[in-house]
Amino acid sequence: MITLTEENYLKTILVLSMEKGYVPVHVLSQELNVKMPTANSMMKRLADKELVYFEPYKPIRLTEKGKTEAALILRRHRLTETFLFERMGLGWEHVHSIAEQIEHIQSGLFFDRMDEMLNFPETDPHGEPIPTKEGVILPSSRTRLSNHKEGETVCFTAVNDSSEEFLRFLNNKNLKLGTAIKIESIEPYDGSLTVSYDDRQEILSKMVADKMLVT
Amino acid sequence: MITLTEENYLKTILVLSMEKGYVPVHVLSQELNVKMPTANSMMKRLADKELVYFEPYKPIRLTEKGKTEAALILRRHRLTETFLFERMGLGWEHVHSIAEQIEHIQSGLFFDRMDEMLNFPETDPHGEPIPTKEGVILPSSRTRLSNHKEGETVCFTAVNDSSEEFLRFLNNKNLKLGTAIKIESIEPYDGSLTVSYDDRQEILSKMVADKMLVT
DNA sequence: ATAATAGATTAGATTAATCTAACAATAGAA
DNA sequence: TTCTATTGTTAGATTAATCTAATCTATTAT
Repeated sequence: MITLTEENYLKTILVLSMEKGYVPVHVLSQELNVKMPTANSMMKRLADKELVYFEPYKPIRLTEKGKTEAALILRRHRLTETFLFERMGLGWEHVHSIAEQIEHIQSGLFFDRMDEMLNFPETDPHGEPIPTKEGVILPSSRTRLSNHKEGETVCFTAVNDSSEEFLRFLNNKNLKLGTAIKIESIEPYDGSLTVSYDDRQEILSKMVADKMLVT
Repeated sequence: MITLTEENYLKTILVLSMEKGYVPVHVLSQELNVKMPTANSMMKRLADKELVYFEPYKPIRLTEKGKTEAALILRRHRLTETFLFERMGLGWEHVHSIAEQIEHIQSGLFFDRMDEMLNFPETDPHGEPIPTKEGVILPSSRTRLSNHKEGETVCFTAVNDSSEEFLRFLNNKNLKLGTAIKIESIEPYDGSLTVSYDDRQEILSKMVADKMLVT
């Protein structure tokens, strides 16, 4: 049996290790708002349960079993966020903290029904992939806008930052998911991009281009 | 701060004390599937927090504060049950255990939205009253069918037992909420009733008539 | 190369929620 | 009224999840 708290650790490790494949203890503890010894002793527990690999003074890695468990929690989280947003009309700014709680509900039926009502979505409204029922996270084949070259045309499909401010910024520029964006030029000094879309031209800072995911 | 477990105790005390106004420790512990000493020490905690009145060897009573808190938990429970049933199409047999978990979600917004989507219902689909946002339980003015006399005509508005078997039984007899029932006669020996409704006549045992609430 | 700093671990304490075993009180029956 | 069975309480232990204080390891800068 995995406790609610253990679930939170697993999900956080998964999200934090998406890039590098592992997480140092202090990063995990910071993210979860607990002190390092707390995270440390929890890692021993999760290692006993064969959910993580953990050796003294080395960073944390999920085992296959741990990865699957974590993906299923992430699935419930994103499914719930999508449901709260699309079927209950709650604002994005509220959706996350409620989903953090609902993701721990023990009921396959409940989440299956959500899935059904949402027509088995593959991504959440932010474009983040929803892991499958088997606990597999399909690679979203998305890259950062800032990773592309001059002359390329890409499709804006997701964001990296769900803060209200950022979403408002995108709204102001009329940058919607699905918009085709052409990179006209890149400023070598600060990495800012001149882009065109919908018959308009804008300059986006590197900070912004880092947060925009495209295909 | 009231913990999740404390919430479960409060809600259970409220439900169990609906009739008599108080609950003995052993009844509470049985209902919650914990041993008596566990319930006992929890009562000390709740008494410290001024949520219950509790003196050694005397039964438990809720304080006003405790009653309000408990009613708000019951509100969330019944609102959730109604939502799962009416808006998500889940069966009654599944709805209770999921609502037991969701009732503890910390988010006024979430429950307000449910309330709104359900058009501010006053009772759940079983006819049980949903306490108000202020934590007031409006008396439902319902009585047991078995408390009525020969010749009376009453409206069947709620049940006392949500078991699948009982609901199936009612279904078989075509006894739906809202049905007008006339009591033709009462058998003095075993208390069974001869009733008529929808142009048919049936005999209901006392056991059944105890579980049917009417106005 | 060594000292300073950042990061990780150990030891020991705390609180919530539970248990078992042993003891105490109350109420109903003889 | 006294005994016995039911109900309630105390004491002490356990597990999960957290903390602080002290210590250890590793990396980085001089």
